[in-house]
Amino acid sequence: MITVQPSASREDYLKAIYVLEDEGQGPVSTNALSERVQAKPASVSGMLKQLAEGGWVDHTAYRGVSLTAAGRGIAVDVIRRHRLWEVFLVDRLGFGWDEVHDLAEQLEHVEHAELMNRLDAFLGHPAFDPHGDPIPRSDGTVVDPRRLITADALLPGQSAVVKGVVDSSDGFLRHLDALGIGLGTAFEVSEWHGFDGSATIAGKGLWTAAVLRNLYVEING
Amino acid sequence: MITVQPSASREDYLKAIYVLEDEGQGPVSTNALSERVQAKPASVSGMLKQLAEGGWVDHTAYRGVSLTAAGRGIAVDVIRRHRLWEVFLVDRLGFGWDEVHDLAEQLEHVEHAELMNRLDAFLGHPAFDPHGDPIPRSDGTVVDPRRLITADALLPGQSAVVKGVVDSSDGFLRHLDALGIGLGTAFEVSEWHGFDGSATIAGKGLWTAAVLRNLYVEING
DNA sequence: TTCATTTTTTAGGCAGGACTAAAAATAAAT
DNA sequence: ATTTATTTTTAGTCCTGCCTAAAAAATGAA
Repeated sequence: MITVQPSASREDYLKAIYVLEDEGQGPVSTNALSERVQAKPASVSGMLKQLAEGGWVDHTAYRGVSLTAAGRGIAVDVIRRHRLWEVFLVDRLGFGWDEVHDLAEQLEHVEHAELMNRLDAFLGHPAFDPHGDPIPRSDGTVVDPRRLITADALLPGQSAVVKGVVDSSDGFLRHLDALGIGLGTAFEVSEWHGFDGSATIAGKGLWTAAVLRNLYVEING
Repeated sequence: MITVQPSASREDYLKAIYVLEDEGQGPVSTNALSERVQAKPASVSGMLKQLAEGGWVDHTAYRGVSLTAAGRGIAVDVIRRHRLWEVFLVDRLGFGWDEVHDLAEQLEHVEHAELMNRLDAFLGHPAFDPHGDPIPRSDGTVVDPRRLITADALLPGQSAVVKGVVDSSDGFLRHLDALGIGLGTAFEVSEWHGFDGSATIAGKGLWTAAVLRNLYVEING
């Protein structure tokens, strides 16, 4: 089989492997991948064979999979496309940050050499997407100079600004909307409640542990 | 087979049938369709069976195919999506009118209920695409109040404005660019040359018959 | 009407990408 | 160490869209 261009489906797999490789360490298991791409492990096995033949991944049977340089390049580009589209959808079309994921999943597979560079310029070369994730540059580098921690690591009296989310599921994002929390929201921890991990936030009431550990923040100063 | 949602491929077929039905009159032949969608007649036959089963077309063997109301609705919507994306690509991203067709072919198949309405609003509810073709409304109506004729029907001394093109192939569009002709170009026919159908255009030199019969214009006044 | 030509359909395949069921390899537990 | 449980892979199907080759229907000419 001579496959020159990864199909949409293959791009999805490469992206998924990239993310999972980033989260955990070491090669990615077939099971984890199957969960991520919403396919049965058997289907994943088949796809991995293709990806290995295409030179996009290294795969040893029963030992997990990892990206080659070529595969990583494609994965990063797919992520770049995804995040640029998200910026467009939220900043220009006025979608909520909880509404754009599925749409961007479709748009990211549109094939065109020049399109993303033009969209990037049109959007003003944004560095981060609507969820606070860094947007890879066209040369494949991913730059994120921020020093982010999760909000559950803040000390009482510290103030911080929300810069991203750990969990970017629709449900969590809508919950944040309901609480009035978004990117750029500044706050100060008044008091921790050790019993359930929640904290009182100055002027904003109580935030639960589940919320706090899913917020990426930058400490003020 | 129970098919609720037309696939990208089926949408392409419905769009092609719509266009061909518009051009010629009466049902569309398998051959004409096969040419249009770049597939063999045998493949078209198979697809027509599917489309008929889905209730999108009426198809009698050897008698050609025509759209049902449902099929026409989808075809018009695909065209709407295609043309709105073209406006975006040309007006906002700065692509040339000869560069956007293939890209719009991909974008038109992105499935999302709200997307096109938002894009439409973002673009200021444009009535025409970069080639001068009318953009269907979201209710499925196609409104074009213009009285367009092709430029080869102008009389000497008449002045007119270019409003569209009959042939929107890349090659013709680039040729128009080279001649300095675009939508909105105003001109006046000085003299016809019966021998080859060309005409002298006041201040703009000679335009050939091939150019003139592929320009839609509105007469001034 | 009959023959030749064109158009369309049927029949049989192939590739991609998913599935289920079953086998094989690894990991865990006794 | 041997059995048990889990993970992963193989084997065999299916569906979608395309293909080619061949058969059948329609059309046009003689």
